Amino acid sequence: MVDGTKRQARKIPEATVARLPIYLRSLLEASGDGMPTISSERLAELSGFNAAKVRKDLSYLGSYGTRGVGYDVEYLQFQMSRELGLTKDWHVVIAGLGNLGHALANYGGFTDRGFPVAALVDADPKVVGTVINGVTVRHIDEMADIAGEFQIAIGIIATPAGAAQDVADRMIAAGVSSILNFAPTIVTVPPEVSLRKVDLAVELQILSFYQQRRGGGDAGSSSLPPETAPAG
Amino acid sequence: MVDGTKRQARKIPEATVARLPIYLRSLLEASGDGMPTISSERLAELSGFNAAKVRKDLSYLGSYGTRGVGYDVEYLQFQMSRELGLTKDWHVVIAGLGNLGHALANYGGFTDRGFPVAALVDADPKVVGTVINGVTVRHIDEMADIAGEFQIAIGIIATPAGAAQDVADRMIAAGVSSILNFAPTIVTVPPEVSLRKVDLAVELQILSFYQQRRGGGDAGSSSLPPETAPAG
DNA sequence: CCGCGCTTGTGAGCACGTGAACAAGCGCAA
DNA sequence: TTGCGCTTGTTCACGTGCTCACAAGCGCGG
Repeated sequence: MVDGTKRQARKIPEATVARLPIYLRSLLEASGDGMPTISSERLAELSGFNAAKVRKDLSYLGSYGTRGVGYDVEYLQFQMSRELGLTKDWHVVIAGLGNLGHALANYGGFTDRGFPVAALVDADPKVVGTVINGVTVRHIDEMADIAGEFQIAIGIIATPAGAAQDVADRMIAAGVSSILNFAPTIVTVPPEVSLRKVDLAVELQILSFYQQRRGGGDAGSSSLPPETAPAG
Repeated sequence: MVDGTKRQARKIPEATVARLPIYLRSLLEASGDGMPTISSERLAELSGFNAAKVRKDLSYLGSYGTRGVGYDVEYLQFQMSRELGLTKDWHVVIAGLGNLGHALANYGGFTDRGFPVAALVDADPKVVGTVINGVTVRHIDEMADIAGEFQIAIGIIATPAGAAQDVADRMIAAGVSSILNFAPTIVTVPPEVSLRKVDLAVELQILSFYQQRRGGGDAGSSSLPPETAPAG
């Protein structure tokens, strides 16, 4: 335990972890405006939460604020990046280059935020060999080589539902240990692998639920909606 | 509190609502296999949750199961669709036809699941007038007309961050009351409007957090990960 | 008709996340 | 140095969601 900085296994609540990237985004915005420090209240405005929640969340990272003043924007930004593991780039591989995969491969937002798309794979021979955004699509059978070659730890699945589980298995076999799944199906992974899922149609269906509750029946009140969706 | 019809003010927890579409998807799969009934345990397998949670969630919809037997797949499917407001199609408008918007417009998954893309809007004159997937892109200034014309209640924002709030305001002014935001920024809406957000880079950053915790520091254990992400 | 096995529906306890409130602590001015 | 205003960090109470466990209830076979 002798170690310069107080290494502590502060376990940060999952809900807080999900908000950290939003705070970071807000801090970038604030630093762009040249503000040296920021209060929890201001940060709450920028990030869309409330001040109490902001303070509590930030306290999990450590006591990086100064009472009476606020948080040093630059320093907090650094600490947060470090905590999120964003001090280095994470190379990602995208599997499946249909509509969605193609768009993701061209999406500049990933590279900008530290997740350069290092490789693309697909099973369709007609797609393999094409170049998208400067990256050549390779066959999914080469997954193991690719993952090793580019040190890839994060994989994105943008295949049709039927192929998703197989692709996930190949990724995991190749050493990928974090997966973001866009396919509208359940993918099972071993416990040491992180999995998050985004289903676009599901989001619409959730909106539909509240939309219907409002329109149908009484025009009174009750049955309020989402906003601050869990995994926004 | 005297109230004639048993007002089904069954208030379904938000967490449950977010799972209903997943159950529905699983039911479609099960009915495709020709099973007449399904147990909570089997449905749990298909949907990736546990049986107790499934039963509790379904109980919010009503007592649609038969003890000793299970749930009638077809009937449950119907009830769930009804509850989610999926007995009719919801026309949606997509604003912003860059990479992501373009992909979403071409994505068949929306129409398949009852959300046909009725209109597309953009602010760029070079994009306005082009046809994507059979739909002509119109200028965002026409939003009010478009929303009325197609009875649009749900809008999707796929613009750059800077334009998102303005687009949201225009949508709301045009009568849209549910919004799905893909732009990486905070959008503020009045309380009677539903808003959900999906930020692709944020998802990767969350994965990065757990990925780093595993790789960095001690190779012991602790600091477990996501899976069953709140808004999957 | 009766008993048995199976599965639902639900109540109770617990963990987690949220919101409000307030003392502690810092900077600054006098 | 002292006092004052401002903002953090934390504590406490509450609400929501989750898990467990089990009685209630249905169908079926004898």
